[in-house]
Amino acid sequence: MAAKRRPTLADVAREVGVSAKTVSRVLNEDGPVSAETREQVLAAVAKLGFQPNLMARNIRVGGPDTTIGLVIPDLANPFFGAVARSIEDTVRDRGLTLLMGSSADDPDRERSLTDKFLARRVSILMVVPSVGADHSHLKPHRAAGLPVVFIDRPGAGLATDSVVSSNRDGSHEGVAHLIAHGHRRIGFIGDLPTKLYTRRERLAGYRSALGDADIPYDRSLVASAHDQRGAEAATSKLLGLADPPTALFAGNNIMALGIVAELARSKRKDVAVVAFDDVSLAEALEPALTVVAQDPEEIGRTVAATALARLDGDRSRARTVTVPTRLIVRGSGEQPASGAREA
Amino acid sequence: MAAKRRPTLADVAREVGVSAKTVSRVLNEDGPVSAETREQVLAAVAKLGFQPNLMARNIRVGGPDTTIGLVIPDLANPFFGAVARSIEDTVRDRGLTLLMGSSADDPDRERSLTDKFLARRVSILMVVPSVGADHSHLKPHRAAGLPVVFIDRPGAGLATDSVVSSNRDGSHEGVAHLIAHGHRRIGFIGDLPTKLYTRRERLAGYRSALGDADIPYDRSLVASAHDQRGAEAATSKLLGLADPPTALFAGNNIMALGIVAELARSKRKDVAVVAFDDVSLAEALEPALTVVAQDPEEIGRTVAATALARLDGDRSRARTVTVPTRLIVRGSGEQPASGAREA
DNA sequence: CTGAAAGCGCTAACAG
DNA sequence: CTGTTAGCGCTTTCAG
Repeated sequence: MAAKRRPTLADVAREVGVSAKTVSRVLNEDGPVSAETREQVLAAVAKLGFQPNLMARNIRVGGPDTTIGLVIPDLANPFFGAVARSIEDTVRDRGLTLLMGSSADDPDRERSLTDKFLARRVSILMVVPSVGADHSHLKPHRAAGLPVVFIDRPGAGLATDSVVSSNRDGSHEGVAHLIAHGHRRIGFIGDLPTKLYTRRERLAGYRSALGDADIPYDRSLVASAHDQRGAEAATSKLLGLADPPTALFAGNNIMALGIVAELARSKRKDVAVVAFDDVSLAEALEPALTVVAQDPEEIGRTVAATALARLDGDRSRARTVTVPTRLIVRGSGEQPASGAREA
Repeated sequence: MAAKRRPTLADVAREVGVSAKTVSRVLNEDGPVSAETREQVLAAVAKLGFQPNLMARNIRVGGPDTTIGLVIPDLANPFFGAVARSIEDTVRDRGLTLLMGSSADDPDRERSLTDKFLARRVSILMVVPSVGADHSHLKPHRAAGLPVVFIDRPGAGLATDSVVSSNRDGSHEGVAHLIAHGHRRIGFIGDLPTKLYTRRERLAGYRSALGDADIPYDRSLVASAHDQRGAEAATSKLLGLADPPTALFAGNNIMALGIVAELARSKRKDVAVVAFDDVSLAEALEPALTVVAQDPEEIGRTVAATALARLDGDRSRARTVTVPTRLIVRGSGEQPASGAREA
């Protein structure tokens, strides 16, 4: 019942009647060891169920640990889940392990996570930066060789690599699609806070598409929400306007869920919709949901590849990689622009 | 450009002109320290940007590390993402950090992950066990006090806590719902491998519901798939049968996506559907998707609470907690059971 | 091919 | 209130 001490190198050495260093040699395929000793050591390791203490090893070796610190806003958001999986797939064969945490887009939680990760001497730090977070405290670490990569948004106060989607162009393309189908009153529902990089970029794309078509920007057509419920309310609010939109553009996947759910609930098939970021079942909706698809797998791969290159000594200038989005036309952007038929 | 050595306790001590232990005392609020020394130390810490090396600390203190090892099949699966988030939310205030990895349901990858986690002396191990994985190697660790909790499925070769959904009852309820609406030929599309615990349990619930209604079990109505595409193919296969099903039961969220997508593609509104596990946009489909909803948040909370209780010394017998599912009727289970109208 | 000693960064256990 | 010594589990360094 008292927690038994886990066996150590010394225990194994004692068992075989050899020195700790010899055991270490066998385990790390370091210096030369006679075949016989080797077998005995391996047998003892198996018998005692010995597992080397990685932390002790790391302490002594001194280098960074074989872990990667990854901070994302929400482990349950499918977009970030897909990015995380892609990162893991890319770093797996390097033997790196993921230390993960969700920040809930709160700078304090983000900081607390990155501090913990740094205290564990992660070999790489990957962060989806929260609005309001300052990253200048990472400067010395970057300078000391720690690869830091920002995901989905650029970070503040630190010049380092980042990987983002083509938010502005993608959004522009999506809104232009609506315009091409005759819509002139197009609502935008974005997430919060409004200072969020992706929100701002996507709104900029929305505005530039309107501008290209000489459609005046109408602030009253822009709404915001924190979550799906909020997006539903925002949808309902926009459609209740005196001069309501005939089309809606969703600023991200969660906003898309809210818009689609609310339109379904109120049986409004006459409202065109385009969403930024793909969602599952988009093709099964009626009409099927047209989206500006992001490429989370490619984002994850790029993040991981960039970080690994840095780890391998790449000292080139910090760069921002933009991963292209792709308009997937499925029908929902082509609803008649004839306005609401009936409430 | 040469990676500067990170400052250590000794560096801080030297800077202030005090001993290492004193610095340690300040940082850990250990013994008493004069206010003055305290300020000086804190200043030096800030100046040097010192961050204590958690691994070194842990080595010395000897106890388990403040990390939790979590193995799930796929970081990108929303169900497991939700479970992971809930776990994290529950353990956060205990200062525990998540070490995560996806096994892809491969026993070897699972083993490699758990071995890594053990080598890092995680304080808790949480695993969604893969089919074919044996966990007897964890026995000594469990015996030595390491809490091990299986998630979503029981593990093999180790008596320990597990948290699962009420698969059999939930599935029974979902199928009974279809039967109540007149369906007698009900297809089952489950995931692979067929030996998967959740698959078996849900199939058992399906069979028992059929049995209760004196509907004979027809093997040809049971299909399997690995992923959404496969589920689409399986759907199409079942509907192409000479005597096709009038209703389909999805064995999990991914199968549900495939079934719904295929029915939408082939414009088959006459097929009733009930899915095990909720999916986003379920209520926006036409008809809205009736599901047997799991409760990933509650699963995560229970997993975390169980593990923490063990960590706090709970030595009671290993238990299996079943988290109830809930039938959410939205309409898709009530399609007319009049058979296929037309191919 | 193998071992002894020293030390990674930190804290426990005693001193003072 | 503070410092010293020892040692966590491992590897480096240097001798055998």
